[in-house]
Amino acid sequence: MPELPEIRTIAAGLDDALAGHTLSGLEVARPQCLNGTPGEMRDWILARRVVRVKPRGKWILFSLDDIAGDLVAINLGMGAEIRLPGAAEEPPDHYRVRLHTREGSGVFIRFWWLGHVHYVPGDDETHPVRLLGPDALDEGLDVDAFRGLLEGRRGGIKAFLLDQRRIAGIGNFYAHDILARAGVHPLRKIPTLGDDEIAGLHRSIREVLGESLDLGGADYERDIFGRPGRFSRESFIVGYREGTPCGLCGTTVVRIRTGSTPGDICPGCQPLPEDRT
Amino acid sequence: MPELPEIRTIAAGLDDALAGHTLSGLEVARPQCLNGTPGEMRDWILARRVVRVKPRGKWILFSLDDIAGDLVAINLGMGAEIRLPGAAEEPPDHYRVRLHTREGSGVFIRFWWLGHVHYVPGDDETHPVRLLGPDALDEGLDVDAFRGLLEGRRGGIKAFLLDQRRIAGIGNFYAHDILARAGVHPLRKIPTLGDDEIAGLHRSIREVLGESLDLGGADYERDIFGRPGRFSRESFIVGYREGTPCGLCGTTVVRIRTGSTPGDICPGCQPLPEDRT
DNA sequence: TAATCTAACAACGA
DNA sequence: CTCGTTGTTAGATT
Repeated sequence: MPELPEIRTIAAGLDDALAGHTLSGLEVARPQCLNGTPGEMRDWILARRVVRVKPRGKWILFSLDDIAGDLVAINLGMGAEIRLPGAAEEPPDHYRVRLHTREGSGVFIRFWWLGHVHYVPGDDETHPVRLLGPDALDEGLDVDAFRGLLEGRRGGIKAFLLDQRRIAGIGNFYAHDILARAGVHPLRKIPTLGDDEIAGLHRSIREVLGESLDLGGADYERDIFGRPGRFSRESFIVGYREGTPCGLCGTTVVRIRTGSTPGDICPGCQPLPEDRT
Repeated sequence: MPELPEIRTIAAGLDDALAGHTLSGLEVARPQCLNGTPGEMRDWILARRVVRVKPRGKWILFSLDDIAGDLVAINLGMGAEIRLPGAAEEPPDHYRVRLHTREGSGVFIRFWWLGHVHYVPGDDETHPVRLLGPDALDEGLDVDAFRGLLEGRRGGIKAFLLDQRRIAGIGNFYAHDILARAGVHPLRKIPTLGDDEIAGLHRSIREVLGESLDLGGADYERDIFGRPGRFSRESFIVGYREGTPCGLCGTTVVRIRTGSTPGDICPGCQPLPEDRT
């Protein structure tokens, strides 16, 4: 479940290693994760130079030369290993997709569950990566811009935060504490949020994701060299603490269902004026 | 609530009267029913020739010359008067939209509730009239084509029949008896329908709409000269007969809610194996 | 632990 | 009786 901090860490590593390289090989042990046949994929992307590798929400984007906007877009789904072994190192065993460059690098990807390697032509305006909202840590996303994103929305705040078309990069793992630090219940309807709560959410997003990013991402994920992140869920105040005291007020954390995802909340810090717990 | 039979009757009358005419005037007492300002509308459509007037589902389409696919699209919403008074006749009083032609004809439209007069450029691929399914009485819509439309659909059959993007021209008024004649409960899920039931629905659509069309449409609607149709709801076997015996089997007709629309059914003819009445 | 896309459906607005 | 948008849920994805 790599989210923005992990994706940024991985993409930065890939950019360091691959920017300027030319793709020379693609091997696929699981064709369903592509959006074309392996043969089509090779026609589309091989012999092309990787201009840059950049993170975008939960996606890793390789920009290709020759045609503006052409991308290789990687989504790690609900968890994946993505490795770039050093020259002296043994390549991993059970890859699902392997990408080689003429310069001798190899990217090995093993999806745990539901991941994709897509080719996105520059003129494809409908691919999910074209519909992403602003990155949750985008420099330009100040509190006013964030308030603007919420404008006119009527649904629950957690569904909004997880909707990649609204704001990109937040998944369930970090959502718990983003909401808890702001003292906002996940089921609060957006129009009921006060300016202070909106500012609190904006600050929480930057704090929670920023702290993890500074530590190289969550400790259950690894960078492209296999090194784990140093952000531990121990630092959460409610996330994955069901049945234990809230890190802020001591009230016992409870797990509720919010839409399709489970969510841990502190009933003390995150009251729901409207109705249920 | 004009549906396919009434729309075909009206469109045929307008085509007889206006095909070849050139639009010369547009007056609007209710600008909200346009998809542009009255001034824009005039720029778009005046001085242009009406090539043909054709029915399409519940829409009346004026094809304009000069640019292929350019249309004036009229939707009568939940009921409207649309009149083309004879030369000697007094024009109606309370129009909402009035359209004149250089040749001296005038079309007067009074929307009762939620109707539209839209300009649809030929390159607009997203306007509702571009997304319509095949006309319910389309010559080419044989039983195999109809079965093809149902393929892959999982929802209730009535929601399908009323969805203009699937099949165009059926509204709630005729839907009751289309379902009843085929002995199909409105909430039946499409994948549970047998081949015989699909064939029955196909036949019912043609019978019910065809009978009304042959009679000039429903008797509560009028043609462009103000003459009422001759199709009476008295001939329905279940539609608008709540509390009275089904015209086929004598079981008392009941009104149920099916999704967002009310629907009369015969519990005898239209059992629902799955669950509720 | 965790993601995204589609279809169907309800609620609301116009 | 209309049509459209939004939000919500359920199902599927290999």
